[in-house]
Amino acid sequence: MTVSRVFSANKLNTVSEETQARVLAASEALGYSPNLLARGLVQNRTTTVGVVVLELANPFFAAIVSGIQVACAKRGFLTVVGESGRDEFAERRYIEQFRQFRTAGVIVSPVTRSLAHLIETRDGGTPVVVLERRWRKGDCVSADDNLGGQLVARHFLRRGFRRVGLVRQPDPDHSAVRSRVRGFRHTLAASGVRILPEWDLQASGSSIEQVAEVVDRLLQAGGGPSALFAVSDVMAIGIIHRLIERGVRVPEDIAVVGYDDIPFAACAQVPLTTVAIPKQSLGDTSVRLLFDRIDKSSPDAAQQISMSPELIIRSSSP
Amino acid sequence: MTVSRVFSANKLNTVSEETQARVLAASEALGYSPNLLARGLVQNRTTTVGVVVLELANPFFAAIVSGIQVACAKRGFLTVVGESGRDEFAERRYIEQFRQFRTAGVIVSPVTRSLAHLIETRDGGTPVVVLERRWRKGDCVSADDNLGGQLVARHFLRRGFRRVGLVRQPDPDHSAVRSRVRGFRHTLAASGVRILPEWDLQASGSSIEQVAEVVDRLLQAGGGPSALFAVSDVMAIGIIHRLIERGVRVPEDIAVVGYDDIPFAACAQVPLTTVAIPKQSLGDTSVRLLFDRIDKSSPDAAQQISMSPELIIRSSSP
DNA sequence: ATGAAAGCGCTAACAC
DNA sequence: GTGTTAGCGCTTTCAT
Repeated sequence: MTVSRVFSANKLNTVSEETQARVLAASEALGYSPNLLARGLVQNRTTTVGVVVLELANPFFAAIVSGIQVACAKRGFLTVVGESGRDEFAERRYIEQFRQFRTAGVIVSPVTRSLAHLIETRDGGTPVVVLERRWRKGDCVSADDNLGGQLVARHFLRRGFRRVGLVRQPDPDHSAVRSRVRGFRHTLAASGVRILPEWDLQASGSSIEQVAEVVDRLLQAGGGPSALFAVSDVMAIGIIHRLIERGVRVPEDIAVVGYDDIPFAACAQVPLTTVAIPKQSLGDTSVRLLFDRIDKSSPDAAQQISMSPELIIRSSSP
Repeated sequence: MTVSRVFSANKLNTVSEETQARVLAASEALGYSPNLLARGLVQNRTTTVGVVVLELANPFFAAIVSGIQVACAKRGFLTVVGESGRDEFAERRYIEQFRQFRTAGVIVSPVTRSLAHLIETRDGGTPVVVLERRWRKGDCVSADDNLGGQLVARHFLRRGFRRVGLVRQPDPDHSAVRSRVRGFRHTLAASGVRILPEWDLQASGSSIEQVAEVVDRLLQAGGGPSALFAVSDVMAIGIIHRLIERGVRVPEDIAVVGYDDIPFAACAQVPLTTVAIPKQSLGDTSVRLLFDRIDKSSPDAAQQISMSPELIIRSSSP
């Protein structure tokens, strides 16, 4: 019992200096350290946080997960990760498995529009923070994607581009992207610029090949737009690559703007104009919100945190 | 007890079809699922794997971690991650914390040359696989970095470059990089090409700014080399970026070769010649080795797996 | 300031 | 094929 008190260094733990020293000495000598599973079993909670993102290898999420991991480590918590690959059942499976391990909380960048399963999780007693999406019914941290889309649109308008195209991912339910597109489209429309249906392009994914296919489609249709907004840097970089391969000059023939400001945006074939979002802060802040719940179990009002994006102008759309 | 048998679906678990169905129905109705902490406590092992890498946000490690995570998920295991940030004490801390949680095994890309602490871990009963490093005394998975360095050197020689420079990271103990450099240097030397000390450059890190500083140093010294080998793509891409900013043409004035073949290498400002290493396979294979240990506790001989790198020639050094 | 008793939810080992 | 017993290592509660 005394040993337990020494190792759970919290609040009213009355152990004399001397015994404490003796316990620590003995632990050192014996190589003892507390069994966190046993502790977790009795407290019905572990010092771990579960994280589910769409793709771990995506530099955007990699940066966020890194931020989360570091913030958790600072509080002595371990980080368990799962990559949903945009499969909602995979996402559910990870969350369920986290619960079976009694992670203290869960941070999720959700696949589906509906967040009903997260409400269940939270009502089941596991704090939940949603990443990169607004969530009226709970804590969430996201960049203001609507504003981000607007920034791009205003940039195009300022430069006089009126023949504008859009390249999206196949995420009908990824509302972050929806917001970007909405802000973009709306601001253009307010100035009388409409995106022609044949310039409203949908890639089957964000890989170099999948994006190349979209570019080919556009060029075969005779090209047309003078400016292109790709909803992520990963796509924009692939697009520029293919355009140049096909002899189209960027930005002289077509300007391209991306989104995210991943580390390589500045070093792309043509340095990429993009919307920067504070990835590290997204990670940090999501952890902060989560621990607000974990530490005090008081049911405060849900916090919706929205971070400001920033347009970074580089050569791809000067 | 019967419930336990149903949920631990292994080997000789004799439960009649009918009871099994009844148990599952009841569990469904009650929302029951086994408490993995309790199971872990009694078995003294959980269905989790711990991973420590140098940097999570680095695309090279992001790809590997993604591979590991997917391979673990396939076997129903969760993945716990830690980012050491090249701090050996951080690495040790994560490994110790993993042990306290009884992860079934550990995959580490180690910071230090000495792997003594990993031997301790393994002798303490936790299987260990070392990533991106050879480890005579245990299981390891790495690319053949010496060969990779040779490939670059041979490429330079074939192209007639004899004024050759090298840009390294500040990893005195990162033996993967050491092997690359050794293979590179040795092959050049065999053809009478020596790297001048003033062209043997050391960046203080691999960020864009840190690499830019090295390029500036080189140019202020009057430039010189006709070809540059950077020990990672991340650095090579930053180097090319700065060279172009400074009005130096790549590859006309200086050819640049990187290492890793990260996804953006092909889309760099000048598409990057590099050495591809099979990142996904590194992740997969490390998990396979780990489970070889986890599944059969038979103390087989250690496996040293070395994967072949491949030179990918793009425009930066045609 | 320290200790004793009980129990967290599970599985190993052994009945039946 | 199913049930019983014991115990994994810790914390909670209550006693001293």
